Amino acid sequence: MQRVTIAQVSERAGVSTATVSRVLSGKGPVSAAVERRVRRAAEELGYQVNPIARALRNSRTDTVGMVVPSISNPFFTSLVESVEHVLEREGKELFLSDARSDPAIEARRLSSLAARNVDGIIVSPSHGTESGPAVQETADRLPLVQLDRFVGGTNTDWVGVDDVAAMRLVMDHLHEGGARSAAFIGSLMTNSSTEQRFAGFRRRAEELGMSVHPDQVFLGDYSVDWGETAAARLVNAGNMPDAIVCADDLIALGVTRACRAHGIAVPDQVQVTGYDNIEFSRLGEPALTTVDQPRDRIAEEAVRLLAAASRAGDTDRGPSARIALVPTLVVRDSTRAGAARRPGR
Amino acid sequence: MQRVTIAQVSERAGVSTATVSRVLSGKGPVSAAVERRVRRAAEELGYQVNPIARALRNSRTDTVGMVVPSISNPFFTSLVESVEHVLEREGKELFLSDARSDPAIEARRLSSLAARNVDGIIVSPSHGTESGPAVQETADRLPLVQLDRFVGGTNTDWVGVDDVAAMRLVMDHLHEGGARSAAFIGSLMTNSSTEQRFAGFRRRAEELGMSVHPDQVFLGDYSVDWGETAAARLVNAGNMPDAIVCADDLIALGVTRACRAHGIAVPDQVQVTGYDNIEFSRLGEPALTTVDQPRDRIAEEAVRLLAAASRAGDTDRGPSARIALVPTLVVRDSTRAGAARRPGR
DNA sequence: AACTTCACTGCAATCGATTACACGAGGAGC
DNA sequence: GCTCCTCGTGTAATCGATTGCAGTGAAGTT
Repeated sequence: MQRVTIAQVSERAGVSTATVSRVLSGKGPVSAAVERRVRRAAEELGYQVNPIARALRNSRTDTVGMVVPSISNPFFTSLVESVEHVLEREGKELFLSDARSDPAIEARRLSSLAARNVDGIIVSPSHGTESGPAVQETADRLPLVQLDRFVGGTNTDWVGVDDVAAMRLVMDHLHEGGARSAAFIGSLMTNSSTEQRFAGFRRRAEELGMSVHPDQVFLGDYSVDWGETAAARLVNAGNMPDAIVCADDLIALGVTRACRAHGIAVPDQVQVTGYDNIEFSRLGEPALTTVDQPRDRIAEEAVRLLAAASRAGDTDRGPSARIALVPTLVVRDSTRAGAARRPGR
Repeated sequence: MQRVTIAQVSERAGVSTATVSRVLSGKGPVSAAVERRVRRAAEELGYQVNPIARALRNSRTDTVGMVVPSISNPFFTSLVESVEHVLEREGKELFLSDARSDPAIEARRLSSLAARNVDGIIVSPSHGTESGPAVQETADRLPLVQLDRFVGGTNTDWVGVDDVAAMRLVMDHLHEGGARSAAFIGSLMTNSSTEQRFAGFRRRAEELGMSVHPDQVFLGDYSVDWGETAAARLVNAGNMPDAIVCADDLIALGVTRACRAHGIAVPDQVQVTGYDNIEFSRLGEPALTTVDQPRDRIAEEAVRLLAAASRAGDTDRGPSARIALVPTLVVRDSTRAGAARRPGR
């Protein structure tokens, strides 16, 4: 299949390629008669610009790259969806890469996206420190925004939620439900999400006078399996806290599952909370109380920042923006106040 | 940030750009001394080829496009993951698009990918008929493989599983567990998955002498909500079948959830089966008996077909390949034979 | 000594779109 | 009638890598 080039259109319309380009891009003065002829010819031939040739000439691709730690984590896929919707409105396309939670793969993805001349990159860094060099290096080359997670040692824009504030909501809610002691289950402290959430958890627990036993902080990874494992350990240790606070919904789903298996009633014997409000969080047994992140807003801000950075060019790398949006608490049945408030389901 | 071009490398090495290109691509004869100099220069400058310039010249991008109906459906995301892994081995990159189950969006995605000169496209069509024109048109332009689902009126390669055989496994298993009547919950008959699965269901039910009440076939969409809704209708109608066969796991999760809400015991009062073996299927209450699709194999075959089509070029569009892989039944606790076989979890 | 042959290497065209610059025609101003 | 704009259009350079063709010199042949 031979593609239609601008030269063929120009020939058919009896003008030069320059004129065709001017008509189609709307720049430059063109007489009405010629404009009509060109549009006609382009229409008839079914002409489509070749984005590759254009990109070579303009070094703009109308493409944004996105790198997430794991595409199988529903939170990230819904974030990707939100970003895609926003980009579509701008007429840009999304190049998605999965880093498989490995900073080395992540670095390769980033450099490959940069080489492909994407106009900007949105990345949720896999690792709290090791992702640093690659992210910074990429950010030096082109507009880059970090999403949700944040990696140390970098100086780029960031959009996410205020994890500490979120944890305050969670802890206040648990406290209100009668909890006076709590355990925390998160991932190893290799990313900002867990760090921030744990910090917020710890601080508010202290302020509320809730006890946190040092043995009841479990760090593994963001997965259902890890939630089950950690909860099982908690059960076997025999000293159940009043509440289990999880760093994400997958972990929380594992926890409630383990509780069910061990005959521990949620929320009567132990309250459980998640984080992210993924689709499946409401399907747990019981449905999870969790923290909702305003994903659409996050996506919107991220795209806005990218666009701003593109316009600014390399000239003024001002101080980077850090936008923390406000999360909300979604109360369901895995916490006591929730169960009391909404009897039934 | 100024990018390093082949001209800068050639200058530093004191040779022409042609020679640099030959060294770096490994084609053409080059003396050992020059080769060393060039490699050194490239190394020192941190040269990276510009994929865009290369693509313009070669019309190859080492990029594959993939279009799925919904990125939030875990089945498709894990399929995407599998495809990505396979492509990585080939040194190709994946361009992922979400069609949001809308043939119009899908058509735009396809044409945009084609315009971007991807080397091939893997698509799981959103709609059983309406996706046809766009898919066929794209397939006429470049190598294309349909995955999992198949759209009528097209003549392209396809890789998926034998849905009819899968349903035979499901029905035999249910029958063995004592089921003598069954309901079916799927999506509207707008894609091959549901069609094939329903056909297999119906045929085997007949062969086994299981009754299928016409009112107990529910078609909506692939979602948990629809599963809940349909199951609720079944309950309210008051005439519960021995088994509920679902066209995918999301629906089945909705069904088991509705059963729980209505106090109907699974599998004692009604057996339930899913399809796809998504991660969450084992987390249902009870864990779902489902059909596992060999995703890695599917991905592998798809990439292999694409590569073959690329090599063949436009010259010989032979008859298209249709590769149906063999699915397996994963027995868990939502069916009686399963519960009996594996007491406990 | 004259002629091939072959291994290297460079020149320049090419992919397709964009755009700075140049040019010609027509109109305004004096 | 002459200069000076302005408008509309074409010419050609450009983006960066690849590659067909041709040229050079050295080695091998007769």
